[in-house]
Amino acid sequence: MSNRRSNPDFLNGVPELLILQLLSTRAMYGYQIVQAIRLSTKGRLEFGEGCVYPILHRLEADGYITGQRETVAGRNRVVYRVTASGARRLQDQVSAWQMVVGAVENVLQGATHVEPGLA
Amino acid sequence: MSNRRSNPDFLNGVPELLILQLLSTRAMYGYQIVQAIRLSTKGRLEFGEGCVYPILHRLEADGYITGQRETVAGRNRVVYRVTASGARRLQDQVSAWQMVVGAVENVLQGATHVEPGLA
DNA sequence: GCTTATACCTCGAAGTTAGAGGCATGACAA
DNA sequence: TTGTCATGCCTCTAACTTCGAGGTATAAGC
Repeated sequence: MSNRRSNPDFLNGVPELLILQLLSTRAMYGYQIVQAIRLSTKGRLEFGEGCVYPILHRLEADGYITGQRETVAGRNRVVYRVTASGARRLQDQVSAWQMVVGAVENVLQGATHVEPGLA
Repeated sequence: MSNRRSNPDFLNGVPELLILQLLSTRAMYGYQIVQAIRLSTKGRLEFGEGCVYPILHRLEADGYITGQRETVAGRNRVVYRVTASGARRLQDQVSAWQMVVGAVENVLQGATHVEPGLA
């Protein structure tokens, strides 16, 4: 889990962020999350089941979400909800993400004004 | 190179983006890039040499940058410049990055208005 | 009976990243 | 002179994330 790096752990991890965010809005099950990400990003982002399910299992193992089996119309589902710990995790991930976005923006906007005193 | 995915290839790839961007501003050498990223992101992002050098080699192998050996004050350096192909690559990566940022923002701002018609 | 949509899952390949380490020079101090 | 620091290059490996392919099963519609 997580990383031992100094960097925000967020140069990947986007799927986890989106999943946590969606679940914080309302309880959802895996298959639904797959569709929701595609729809709510207007197809710009798409994570398959092979990506989403393992993340859900990891998040549950880490105590960030809890799963509850349901049967609706002959369909078995595992409905997930964020825990208190998961809500904190989401907050952390969101600020980490925004920090990365800000840092990248700095470089892209040529904030190279701060030049290293080399050469 | 690149990926065979449908997703923008950009949930990682931030180091490459920053390196290309910095090099498009002016010619730089590896060690300098390491410092420049740390400085221009105000220490928020930091990629070590073990990360930067392999990327430089890959970018050069792909024809996105060219390296030129120099010796300054007994120091050996390899100064890199972006090629025309590298400039296009940078443009692509920048728009991919902005697309991802936009998509994530959508989800974070609860643009879940577009709900999947499931359940 | 076939296909499609729903719904869960695992496996394995492929890719990125980062730390640890190695090499060599020049400068500066003890 | 001997150390240490900053410079400058490099590789290797471990760890991680992601994703396609594949497997199972039910219900609905043709």
